[in-house]
Amino acid sequence: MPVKTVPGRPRDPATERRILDAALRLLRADGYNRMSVDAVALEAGVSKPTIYRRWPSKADLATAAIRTLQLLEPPANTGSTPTDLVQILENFCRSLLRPNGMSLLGTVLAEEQHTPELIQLFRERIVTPRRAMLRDVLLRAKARGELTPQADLDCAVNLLVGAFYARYLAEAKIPPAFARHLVDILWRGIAVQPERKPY
Amino acid sequence: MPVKTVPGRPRDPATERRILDAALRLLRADGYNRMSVDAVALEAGVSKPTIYRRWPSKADLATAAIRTLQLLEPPANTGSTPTDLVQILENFCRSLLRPNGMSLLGTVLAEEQHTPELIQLFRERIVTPRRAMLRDVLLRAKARGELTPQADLDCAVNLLVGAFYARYLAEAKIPPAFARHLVDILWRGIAVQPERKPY
Amino acid sequence: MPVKTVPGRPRDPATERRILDAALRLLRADGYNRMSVDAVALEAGVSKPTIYRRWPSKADLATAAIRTLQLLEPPANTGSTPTDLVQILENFCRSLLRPNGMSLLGTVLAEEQHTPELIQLFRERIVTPRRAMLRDVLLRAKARGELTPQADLDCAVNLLVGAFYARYLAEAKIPPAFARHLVDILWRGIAVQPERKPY
Amino acid sequence: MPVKTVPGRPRDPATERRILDAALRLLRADGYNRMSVDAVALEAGVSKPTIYRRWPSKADLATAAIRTLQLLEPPANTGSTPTDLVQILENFCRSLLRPNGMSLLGTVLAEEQHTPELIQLFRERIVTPRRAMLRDVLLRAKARGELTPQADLDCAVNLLVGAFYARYLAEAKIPPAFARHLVDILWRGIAVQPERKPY
DNA sequence: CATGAATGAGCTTTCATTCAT
DNA sequence: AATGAATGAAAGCTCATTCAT
Repeated sequence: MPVKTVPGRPRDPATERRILDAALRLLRADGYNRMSVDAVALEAGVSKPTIYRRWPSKADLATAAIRTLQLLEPPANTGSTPTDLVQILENFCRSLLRPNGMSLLGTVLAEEQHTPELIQLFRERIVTPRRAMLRDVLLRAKARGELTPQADLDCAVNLLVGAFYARYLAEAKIPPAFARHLVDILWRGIAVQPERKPY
Repeated sequence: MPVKTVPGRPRDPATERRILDAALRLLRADGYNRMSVDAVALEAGVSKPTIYRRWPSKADLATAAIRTLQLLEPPANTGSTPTDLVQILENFCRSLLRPNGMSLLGTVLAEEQHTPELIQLFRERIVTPRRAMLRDVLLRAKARGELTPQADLDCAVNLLVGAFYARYLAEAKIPPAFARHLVDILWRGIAVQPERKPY
Repeated sequence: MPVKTVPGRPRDPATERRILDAALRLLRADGYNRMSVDAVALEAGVSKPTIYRRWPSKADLATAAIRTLQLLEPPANTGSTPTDLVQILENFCRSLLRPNGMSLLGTVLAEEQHTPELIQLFRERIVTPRRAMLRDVLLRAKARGELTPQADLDCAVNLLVGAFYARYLAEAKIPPAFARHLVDILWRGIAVQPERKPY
Repeated sequence: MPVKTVPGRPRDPATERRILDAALRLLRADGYNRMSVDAVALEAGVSKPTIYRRWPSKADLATAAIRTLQLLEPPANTGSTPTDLVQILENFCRSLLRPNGMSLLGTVLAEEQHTPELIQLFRERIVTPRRAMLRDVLLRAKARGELTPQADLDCAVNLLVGAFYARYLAEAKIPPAFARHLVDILWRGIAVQPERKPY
């Protein structure tokens, strides 16, 4: 009884990866609209039909490329809430300061009307996981009684993450201790105050 | 010939306005790349060379369109610092929630590599003025001794403004009392605390 | 090894039929150029190389599909020449008025320069047999002395068959008694006249 | 008061002609589907946008090309009905025997489902005018009392015109006296018979 | 033998820009 | 100054055909 194999020529497993990598790079470098399937094919070293066989349109290709994104950083857990927050935010900061760090975000926003799948996936793969990490840290803090009862965790997350966007938009560079300064202010705003304990 | 005049047919100043309005609208609706000079000409009711006579390229046209942007809201000054902040932020929020409110921001970010003038002008015309308004409120507060000495005003501005970006990215809608919640947290973080005075 | 067999897996004869049926349907529906081998493969439930293994090119596939065509109607023989003619022509008419009834004819004409095999086979399988049926009826009539000596049978066939093409081209619909009217006129033109016998 | 001129660069009037001529030639030579806008542009010596400025799609271009078709032959009127008919039919025959004489007809038939404008215009420009010429001759004959009362003129036209299609389909060549033979038969079929007068 | 994968060449259409009046 | 016409270069997508299993 021979081993059952799939019929037909098998796909080169590296091809898929190369196409998506190329698409993602060009998406970052050029934005969705400037990214051409031709350029992706050239950079991936395949022909265009090889791409269209896998994804039926350029939008699907871009979507698939964004779907491969994922946060790799493990959640921080040092015991100190502010330190955990700073650590997560500094990872975030590093990703923003990479070349084209903000351009993918720009593209998904700019294409929101024309290609809404992009921002949906960007949310799902990048935005939400990072927010969840921050939120988890804050939830642990709350469980330990470190936060004032009325502290709004979701607002806190928005303040922390958003400050980087705001700063980037204002200046395109971010000073080294930025994350720490943010957390300093925020922590005074949400933590139980009497024992204004330094961390 | 007493009066000095330029020879030839004079330019219609209303034309310029119409072109830039059309360009700005399309820039918001479609993004830089999808915006076509043809479409701008059509919407402005002029021909393409009329545009190219004024701005030598599509990038210059887009740049000029963004240059016309300006914040119209008068700075708040109610006497209460938190109230002033909330007022400015709610204006900001309204502009974000207009149709295509975020898409221009997305476009300038996405085009940062290819057309860096766009983000420069966007900063100059929109981002910086709004930050200045917030900063002024905080400076007044500081002068009145409301803030802790170590409060970093720039960080505070980033926290406030950025929170809206972060929230929009996460959900594309912003709850009504959002600005107030943000200011609540921030104010605890930067104001002199002993007399935790309600505002 | 007494029984002589071909080595290897034998071809499924039903496959051949399915491919040709699909090809013929698409040829009629879309014309030669719009018919894609992909679509044929899909509709036949086979892969493209399965097709290319049997016919070396798209032209050969189309040719083979047309080769399968054949007239199925039995020749008429009622004893009355005009009735026989009308019967054959009404069969013809029905085939023309089927969906895409004329499109295959159009395709073979349109492709005459590029793929001349098509029209050759169409002649051989469809045109000639039907003409032969009409011709046979007329030959029998001649043998019975019904026709004038100088009557040109080939011309008569052209007149009868062609009238349908002309009518279709002019209007795309054919009135019910059309065949009878044609035969009426023709019969007066070729039959021995003195005893203008009604049929 | 200066003479009012149209603004803008005027179109080269020869361009339109050249494009349509090229389109028509390629339509005949290759059929609608094989005809590429690229090839038309090349043959006409213009760029593709020059074509697309005038006709918004390939179908519109082909339609316009067919719309330029017209019968140039003046209607015959020799006094003898059969001679008039023969004359018109021999003109028709000449047009069929030109290179690609039948291919345009084939194309409009083949495209009937996908591009129905083509056959509509072909009818309007070519088919109908020729039929009208034949019909006029027969109407004059009827007015002179040459035809039997019950003669169906439309059927007669179909018989005459169609015979050429049928013949071409059967053999792709047409003998010299074909038209005369057809008229011979038809005339016996529709003319008043007693004085079987030779013409 | 039959399959799914791959390809080079082509398709229609659009765009930013320049020309000629 | 302003127009409509023209263009070279690309874009997204499809096709007939061949390859590798």
